[in-house]
Amino acid sequence: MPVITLPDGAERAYDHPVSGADIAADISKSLAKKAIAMKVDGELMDLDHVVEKDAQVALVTRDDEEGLELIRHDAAHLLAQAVQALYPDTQVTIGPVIEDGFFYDFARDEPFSTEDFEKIEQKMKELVDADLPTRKEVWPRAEAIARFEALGEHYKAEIIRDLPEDEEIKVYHHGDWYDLCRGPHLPSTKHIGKAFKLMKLAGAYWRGDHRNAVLQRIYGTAWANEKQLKQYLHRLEEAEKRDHRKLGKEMDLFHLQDEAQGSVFWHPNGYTMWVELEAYIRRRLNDDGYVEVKTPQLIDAKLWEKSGHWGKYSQNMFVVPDDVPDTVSDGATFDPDAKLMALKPMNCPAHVQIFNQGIKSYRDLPMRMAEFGCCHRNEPHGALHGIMRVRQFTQDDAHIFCRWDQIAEETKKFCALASSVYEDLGFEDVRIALATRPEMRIGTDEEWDRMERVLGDALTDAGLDYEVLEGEGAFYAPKLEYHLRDAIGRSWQCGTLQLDPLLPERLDATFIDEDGSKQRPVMLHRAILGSMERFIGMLIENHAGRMPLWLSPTQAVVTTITSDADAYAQEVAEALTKVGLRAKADTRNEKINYKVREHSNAKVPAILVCGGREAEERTVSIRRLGSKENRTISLDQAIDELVKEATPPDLR
RNA sequence: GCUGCUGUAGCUCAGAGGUAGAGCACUCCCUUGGUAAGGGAGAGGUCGAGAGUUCAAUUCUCUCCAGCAGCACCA
Repeated sequence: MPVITLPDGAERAYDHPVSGADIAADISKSLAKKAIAMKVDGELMDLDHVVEKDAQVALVTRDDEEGLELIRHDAAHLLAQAVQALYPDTQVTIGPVIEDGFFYDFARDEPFSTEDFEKIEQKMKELVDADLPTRKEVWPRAEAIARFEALGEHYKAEIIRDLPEDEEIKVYHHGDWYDLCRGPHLPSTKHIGKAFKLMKLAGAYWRGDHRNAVLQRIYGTAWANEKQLKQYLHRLEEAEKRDHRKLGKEMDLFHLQDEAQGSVFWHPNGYTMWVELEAYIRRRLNDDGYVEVKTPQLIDAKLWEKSGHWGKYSQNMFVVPDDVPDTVSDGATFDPDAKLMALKPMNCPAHVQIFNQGIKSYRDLPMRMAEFGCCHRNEPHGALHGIMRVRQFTQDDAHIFCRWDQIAEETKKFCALASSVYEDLGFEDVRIALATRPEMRIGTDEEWDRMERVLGDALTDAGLDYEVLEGEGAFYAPKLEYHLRDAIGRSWQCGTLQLDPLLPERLDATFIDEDGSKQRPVMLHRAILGSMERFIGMLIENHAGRMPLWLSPTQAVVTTITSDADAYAQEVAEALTKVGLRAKADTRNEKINYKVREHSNAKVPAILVCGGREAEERTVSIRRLGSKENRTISLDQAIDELVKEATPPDLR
């Protein structure tokens, strides 16, 4: 005889087993209508699940966060059902809930087209209107496999075969159609509602493995109501407006072209941002005890062989024969025996070379060696993305050579610096991950325990939350990853800290310890911005192009109302330039409206308008980007204000 | 690299089997206007590259290249 405890603490005793629907009906009519599932002792269940023992029960409605997930999950099933109704030759596979929606992967010989979406959505809506009830069955394993195989659903059969032996094989029926699923599901298709939309079509490998068949993935979004759906679509539109590729063009920051695919042409505006950012991070590194170096771009393949990169990554390196090519014919031919050089894909082996010059003492450690290192990696073509993922990039790279007992301290120091930099640069949504031992690895479990613990503890000591990415570490050591989000919600790795005992070993780095013995240092590979290119992309998107004054390519434009004030405007612009501000005078024969609009669109943070009055009084009318107001203040005051704001955050 | 889509003026895009159009930007002229587009004129394109079908291709077909979305990859 179950006693049901509700979330508010109220208890209801029943003299018979009760379903969620019964409990809801018991509480109120409206709840009976709204409830779509329930939680029993914290576990999500179908609403018709029967509770036989005492339990904590919470009813889930479509307005709950969990309710929304269930809607999306059901929408995925609905999509599969609609697709199979329209295209019977299609096999279903998996269809999980993802952020803001869901997808479903289908196997079908003929490709889908986004033009099919309308038809599929129509069918989905018909199925919602049909209000097909949900019914769960548990099938014996062998029977389930046989039945799905008989239907030609080989992927489903494979999924069942791979389920753990003790797992119940649950099959959910929505009317005549059914699908293997762990559930729970809404009571009927009506509850899904119609606030969904199919979004995009893409190929995806079965089980995420590129050696497997490519399935056709349909992405959709689903919400509790139309209003939420509209808001979401609007959010996407807004996000598009802050896309760094679009803003890069509009603000004349950089461009990309076919002849240098994956490498950035930085225009004066964009490079100004680069220079400011680089200067900033250089100061931060200096203050934290780093020394800066510069190492070669082209390095003999022999060194890459020694470091181990050649064996693992030569496919992704740009290799150049050290030979004068024969260009008599159209192409260029090289001596097949020519020595091979490679454009460096990373800086670490070169840094070890510097470390290895002379004899190092324990007194030299920790040695923090930084380089704005320009690296080349031959990335897969499909991976390239604006300036976020490129083939030539510059890292704010550094390697810390230290003793094992210094790792914790150095990691803590790094975490503090990274947090401070992200804060200075205006990033709030920073996720930290600890990537732990992968399946293929070297070293003993004890060593991995120790390394993972050192990094985890350093984060905890620094008061930082982090998630664990199981098995995502490098094959020789775990690493920390700092992920920032772009405008469309995509996550990019920027900062990283990686423990590396292997490379010093391979390249024979040593130091003389206190007791006079020769020891191996350990290396910490670390970056905060990651790649300058990617980070500037993130900055652009994070600020929607409205950069803080210190990073703005043009900080102020001085513009005139009539040509009478031209001379004064020139004088103002010169005064601003003289104190180090990036200012321009705009004395074109255009109306003030036109000029204000143009400079606002170009995202110039400050427009200083000068007319006859200002010239006479030696004032400026200052208008800040994003504000419709303007203030008339003295030139001195304006300069003062702008200079203060243009000071980089670390120098304030 | 894989799947699907796209490629027309500097930018955003329209168009059609008979060798191209708009708006903005650009150049020149008029306009001296107080805070988000004043008016007029002009210039600008081998329609991504190559091959094929056709009397005729930028339009149809194929191959390649690049971009976009996702997947895989990311030392």
